[in-house]
Amino acid sequence: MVETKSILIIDDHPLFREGLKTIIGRDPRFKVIGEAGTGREGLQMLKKLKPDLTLVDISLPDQNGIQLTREIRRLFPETRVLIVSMHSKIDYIAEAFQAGATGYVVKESAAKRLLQGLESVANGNYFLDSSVSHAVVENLMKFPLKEAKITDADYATLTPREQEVMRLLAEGLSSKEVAEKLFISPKTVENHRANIMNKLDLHSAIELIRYAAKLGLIDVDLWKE
Amino acid sequence: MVETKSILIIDDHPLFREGLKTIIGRDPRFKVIGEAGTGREGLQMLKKLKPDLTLVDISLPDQNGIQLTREIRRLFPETRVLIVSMHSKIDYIAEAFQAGATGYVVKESAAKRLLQGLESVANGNYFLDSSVSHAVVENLMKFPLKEAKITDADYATLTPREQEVMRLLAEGLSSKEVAEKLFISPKTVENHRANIMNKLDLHSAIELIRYAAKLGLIDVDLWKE
DNA sequence: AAAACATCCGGGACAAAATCCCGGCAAATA
DNA sequence: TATTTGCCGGGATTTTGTCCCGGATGTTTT
Repeated sequence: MVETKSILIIDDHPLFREGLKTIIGRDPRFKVIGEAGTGREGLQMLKKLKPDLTLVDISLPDQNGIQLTREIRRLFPETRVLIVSMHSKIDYIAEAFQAGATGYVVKESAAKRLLQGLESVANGNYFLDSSVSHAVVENLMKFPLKEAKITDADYATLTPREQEVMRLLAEGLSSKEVAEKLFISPKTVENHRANIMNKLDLHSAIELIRYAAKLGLIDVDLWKE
Repeated sequence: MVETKSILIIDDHPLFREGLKTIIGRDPRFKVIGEAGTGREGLQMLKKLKPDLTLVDISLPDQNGIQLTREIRRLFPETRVLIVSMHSKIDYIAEAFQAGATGYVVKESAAKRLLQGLESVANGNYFLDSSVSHAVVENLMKFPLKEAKITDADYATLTPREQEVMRLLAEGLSSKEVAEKLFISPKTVENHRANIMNKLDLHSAIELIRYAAKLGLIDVDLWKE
């Protein structure tokens, strides 16, 4: 039996909403019954419309899409959430699923992928856009929805502290800046960094950044904007 | 006399392109005759299609939308460019018009505004989305196309040699490696780098990389694979 | 309980590099 | 010819990174 699923769109870009509506409108299995430009507005419409699915943009003007997802799941557990995001950074993905999202689609994706996602989510399956890097997906699979740790074989040999330092270094902070942030001596940071680079067989600052980018530790796409 | 204007869309988000097509398709004055997901692809289609108008997303995977605009204006001066952007920061707007754009619309805008923009641009008028703040507009008027310069304008002040050095540095080469590659002393490279960072107002190695990434000088996407 | 281990912290000595300032040379320009 | 601009590189100083070391703490093993 085929039932058309009702959908609410929460995204602050009207032009983008239009695109989503058009694509979804072509598929008879789904029907957009409402749209909202802010989180607050979205919650109001959820209360009124009780859609089967909700499409949530991860970046909204009044609140974080992740936060909103959490709230939606709490207030309207019968509604499934599919996150639409600009980013494929592992943090976001992990957080999204932790917050209770059932699907995650990147905005760069094609229309077909969005519909696949909607279908999966409508059926209660988890969906993760295949355009996100393999490394990210593998990691998510290894630690399903719990601790979305990065699990590169070598990266795993880093101690928690080292991972923390590496994250900050990869963001572009200098040793001194990291030291100030963690309230430790620059010397200590430098030692951590030396250990990190030794364990991961890296030999320059930029290699470290590339490594972090590959793991999804940082989102280089943000640089381009 | 009413003539339908042909339009090419260059945006890397298929979902968003779909929205633009839908909205434009509703208006008989315009017709979308092609779409591209990257700058390079866009230029190829421009050559083939010779559209009256080109819609350019400011953030593209392979190069900066501003840069692309500049190129379009140079190669196809008869085509008018309307920038579509996520941002309403003054920097981008100023740059866009400097680069030769005839219009600037923010993605947050409604469909109606986009069509207004297209109409203005089609008639050769400049169009600036009224949703951008007054302060921004005022500033633009105060410093018309001069002091509001940023990225590319600054990059252009680099001498050929400096640009060459910058490219190599951005790829992650150390001063010494660059020196070996160019058969000059490491000292010279360091001096070049100092000049570069001074001219571009950069203060660390990673800022230089980010800058290069933004300009499309290097391709950070390669790191993710 | 004692020993072994891992983690985090940071110092000392040294090497590497960045930074600031300097001037020379060649080509283009006024 | 005189001036400017780009390119090159040295010298002195400061900053940063590298390598090796040991102490403090907490956990695991024996």
